[in-house]
Amino acid sequence: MRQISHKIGATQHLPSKVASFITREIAAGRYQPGEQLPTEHQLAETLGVSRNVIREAVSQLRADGIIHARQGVGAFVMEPERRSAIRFDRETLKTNDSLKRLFELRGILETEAAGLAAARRSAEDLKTIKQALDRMSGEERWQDGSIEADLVFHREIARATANDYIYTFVCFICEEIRQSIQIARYTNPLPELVEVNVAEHVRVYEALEAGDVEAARQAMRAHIWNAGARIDAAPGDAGDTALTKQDERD
Amino acid sequence: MRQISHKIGATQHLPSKVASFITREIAAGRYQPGEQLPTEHQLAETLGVSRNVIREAVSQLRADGIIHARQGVGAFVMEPERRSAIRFDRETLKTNDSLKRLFELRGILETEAAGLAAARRSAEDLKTIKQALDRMSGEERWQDGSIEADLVFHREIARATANDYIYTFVCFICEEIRQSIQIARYTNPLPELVEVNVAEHVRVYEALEAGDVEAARQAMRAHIWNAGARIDAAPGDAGDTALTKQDERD
DNA sequence: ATATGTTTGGTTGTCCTACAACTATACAAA
DNA sequence: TTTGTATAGTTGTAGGACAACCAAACATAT
Repeated sequence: MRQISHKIGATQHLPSKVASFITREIAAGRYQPGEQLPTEHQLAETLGVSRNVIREAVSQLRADGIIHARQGVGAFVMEPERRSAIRFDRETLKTNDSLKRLFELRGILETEAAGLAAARRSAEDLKTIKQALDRMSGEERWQDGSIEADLVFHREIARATANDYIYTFVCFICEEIRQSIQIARYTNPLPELVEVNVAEHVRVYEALEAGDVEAARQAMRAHIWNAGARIDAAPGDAGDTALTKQDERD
Repeated sequence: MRQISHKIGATQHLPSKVASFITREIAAGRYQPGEQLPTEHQLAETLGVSRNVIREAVSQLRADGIIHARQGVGAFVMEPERRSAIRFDRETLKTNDSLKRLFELRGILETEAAGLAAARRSAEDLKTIKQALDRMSGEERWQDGSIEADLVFHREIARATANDYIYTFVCFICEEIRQSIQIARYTNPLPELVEVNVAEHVRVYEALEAGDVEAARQAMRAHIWNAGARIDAAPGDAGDTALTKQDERD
C-alpha cells in the first residue's frame, strides 16, 4: 500500500482549525471589513490555545489577504474582493448545488483550454495525453487508477495550452474535484457516480490530434456538461434544487 | 488621506519572506516532490531566524498544499499539481510576457462570464454595474477612481453570473491586475498604459442591459483583447519578446 | 527463525516567557 | 495652536521546554 489514506476528518493541527474558525466568523459577517479583530492575547485566551497557534493562523489569513495586520496597532478584516489567494473551504462548499456551479466554471475554462490546446499542442503533449487516455481505458471504469488518469488527461490538456496560468487554474479545480469524489465515495460508494466515460475522452483526443479547435471545444464542453449533469443523481446534503436552469446555446 | 499606500518593497515580516524563499527553492527544483525538507531547527539556524518564524512559514506552505508535514517524521514536498490554493508570486511573475498569458486567461473567463451575466443579471445587478460605469466616465481616465471603478465594473459582472466560483476567480484576477498596474505606474508613470476605455465598457453594458448573450460575449472579448494588446507598449523588465505569436481566430 | 514487545533518538506540535519594534493617544511645554 | 514627550497597548521575534508521535534498531518470547 502506497499511502495510508489520511483520515477524512482528522482532528489535528490547531492552527488550521483556528484559521478556519476565524475565516468562517468573517464570512458569517461576525466581523465586518475594516473592523479590528480581537488581539492575539484575547484570541488565545478565548479559544484556549497558545499565542503561537494564533500567530500561525493569523499568518495564514494575512498571506491570503483575508486580514491585514499592522504592527503596534492590530489586525483588520479586508474586503473579500481583495483576497490575494484562492482557497475553498472543503467541508463547507461541497453540496450538490455548489458542485454544479464549480462544474460550470470548469466547463468554461476547459472548453477554451481544449480549443487552445488543439491549436498549440506539441507532439509530446499529444503523447502524454494519449498515455493518460490509454490508462483510462485499460482499467475498470471506477477504479482509482482510472480516476487518476482522468485527472491527468484534463491537466495535460491544460498544459498543452502553453499558458501556465490556465494550467494552474485547471490543476486547482481538478484537485477540488478529486476531493469531492473522495467525499462522494465515502458517503455513497455507488461506483456509477464517479464512472469515467472513455468515449467522450476519445472524442476530445481525436480533435486535439487533428488540430481541430472547434471540435475540441465542443467535445470538451459536452463531456463536462454530461459529468455535471450526473451530479443530480448523487444524494448531496442540501436539497436546494431550485433554479439551476442553465442556458446552453452556442 | 485614507491610506498610507503601503511601501511597495517593504522589508517586513520575516515569515512571509521565509515562505517565499522556500517556495522559490522548491519551484527551482532545489527540492523535488516527495523529498524531505530540512528540519525546522536546521532551517532556523540556516536562515538565522527563530523556529517560530520557520513554523509560521511552514504553516502557510502546508495550508497551500506545497508541503506536507507529518508529526514525528518531517516535512515533505508535494507535487505541484496537488496544490490546494492558488497564489502567484507577485515579484517574480510580472513580466510583460506573463501578463499577456494572464490576460488570455482573463479573456476566457470574463467573456463567458459576460455571456452568463447577460442571461441572468437582475435589475439590481444592472444598477450596480451602471454605477461603476458612470464613475468611470465621470473621472479622468487615468485617475485612481477610474481604475477602481473599472475593476468594480468587471467584478460586478462576474457577480451577476450568480456563480460564486466565477466571482471568486474574477476577483482574484482583478487583484492581480491591480498589483501589476501599481507596479507599472511605479516604474513608468505614463498614463496611457493604464488608461480606461469607456466606450468599450459602454458596449458591454448595453449588451447586458439588452440581455443579448452573444453581444455581451463579443464586446467583453474585444475589450480585454484590446487591453491585453496594449501591454506590448509598456517596457517590461524581461526582454523576452520571443515567441508571443498567438493564434487569434474566432 | 519468526513474531512481538521495548527502547531510543529524532521530528513536529504546543506552550510559556521575555523582549524588541511600532503605534495611537494623552499630556506637557513652547 | 503647534510641537515634543511619555505611556500603555499591540504585533513581531527569540529562545527554551515539554508533549505527541514516528521509524528504526534492539531485545525477548514463541
